[in-house]
Amino acid sequence: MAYRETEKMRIRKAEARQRIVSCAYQCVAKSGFHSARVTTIAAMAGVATGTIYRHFESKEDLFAEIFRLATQREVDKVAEALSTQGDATVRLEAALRQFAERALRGPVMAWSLIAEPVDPKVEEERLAYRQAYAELFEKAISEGIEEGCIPDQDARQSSTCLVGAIAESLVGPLSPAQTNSRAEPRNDNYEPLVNSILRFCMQGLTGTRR
Amino acid sequence: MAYRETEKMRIRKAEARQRIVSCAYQCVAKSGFHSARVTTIAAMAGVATGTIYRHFESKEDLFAEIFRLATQREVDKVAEALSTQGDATVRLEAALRQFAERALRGPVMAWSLIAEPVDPKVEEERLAYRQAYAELFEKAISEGIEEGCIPDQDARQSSTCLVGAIAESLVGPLSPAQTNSRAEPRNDNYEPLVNSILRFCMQGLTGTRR
DNA sequence: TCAAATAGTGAATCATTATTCATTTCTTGT
DNA sequence: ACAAGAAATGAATAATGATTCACTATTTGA
Repeated sequence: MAYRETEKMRIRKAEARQRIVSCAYQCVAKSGFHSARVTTIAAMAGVATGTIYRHFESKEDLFAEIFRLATQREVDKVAEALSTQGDATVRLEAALRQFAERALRGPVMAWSLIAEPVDPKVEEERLAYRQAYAELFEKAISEGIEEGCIPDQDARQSSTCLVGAIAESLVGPLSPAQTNSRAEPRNDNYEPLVNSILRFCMQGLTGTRR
Repeated sequence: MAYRETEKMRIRKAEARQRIVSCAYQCVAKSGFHSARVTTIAAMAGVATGTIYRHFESKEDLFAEIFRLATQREVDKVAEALSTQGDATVRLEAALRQFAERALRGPVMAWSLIAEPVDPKVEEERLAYRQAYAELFEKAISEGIEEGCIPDQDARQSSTCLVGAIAESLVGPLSPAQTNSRAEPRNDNYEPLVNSILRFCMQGLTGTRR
């Protein structure tokens, strides 16, 4: 004699939640966390503003989830590249290339993940994200040191330098100002830029001229 | 038969302006542009809120000036280090050390200058700032290439990697979260960190193991 | 001391957004 | 078809902070 949550409703709610997440993701990918508005996301997802708050405690919570999601994708790709065949330098180079190319293809999101200032809860996710990268690269560098293809060094510190060198190389030329004033289809040739960055990174790592 | 701006007044106004600039600078150095409030700055400077607007068109304009000021200091120091004796690698290393050490001593301001998102007018200043660095380092690298102590490469791109590697190395460990939870007197020993970063950078540049 | 002109003031205004909550609409089992 | 819940709504609220502007105070030269 009353309403009882049924499978159908569970699914419908899950779909709404998914739609909200997806639209929030798009908003962030388009112009960063700072300019993503709750009302805009709601409109995009075809729900009322208040509905967002039935699925998430707050904007921060929603954004933390978006961040986690975006992050996971990137980290997975890098981990994948790192787990292929070859010695550590080869695998590291492949991973760095993956990292750089993906960031170049989605510069706004890349910037948001790397450098945009965010609320505490989101910043917490970022810490985990940096950690994840640092650990992945650090592990590969350490393996390289053991293998002997990379000279002894502070693996964690070098890992940080790698991320920094790449990030700066992307954040600069692909900052909003640069990105906006560009033709629609993003089919630039990234090869030279990426190669140039990678040479610097690999030399920094190995101390050997490429 | 009327008020006419006199030397005395000119000086007094200049002093007030100077006080505003100085307090704004302190606020930004303490917690970044984003959390620097016009009202706080006014209170600190001992003037009314409205007075700020007799000296500056807007908050953006004030901040642009602060940015320019802070930037000039840094660029000058680096330029100074680059203009000493020695071959290009020696001079570059000295300049990078200067850059890193100064940033480590003022991590919040360094972060604001390098990575904090800011309003358009301030962002414009940042462009000039990046440009100034890029040009300084690029020039030194090009000289090194001519001298023969640095192998041929895209000098501008390498310059970007240098800035990125250093910046990331600092932004991470010295982000607000890290910085806040530290004992008062900032007399840490930066040597190992800086040396580690510099090795990576110089190797990236020269492709030669240090 | 006076009048003209400028400088300084800070409470009020305006703009922007996240969040709430009273109300409406939908679901469910009988 | 009904009543009990649950979900959805979105206009109203609240909080924040830059900016304004009507007013007061100060300075100046006569």
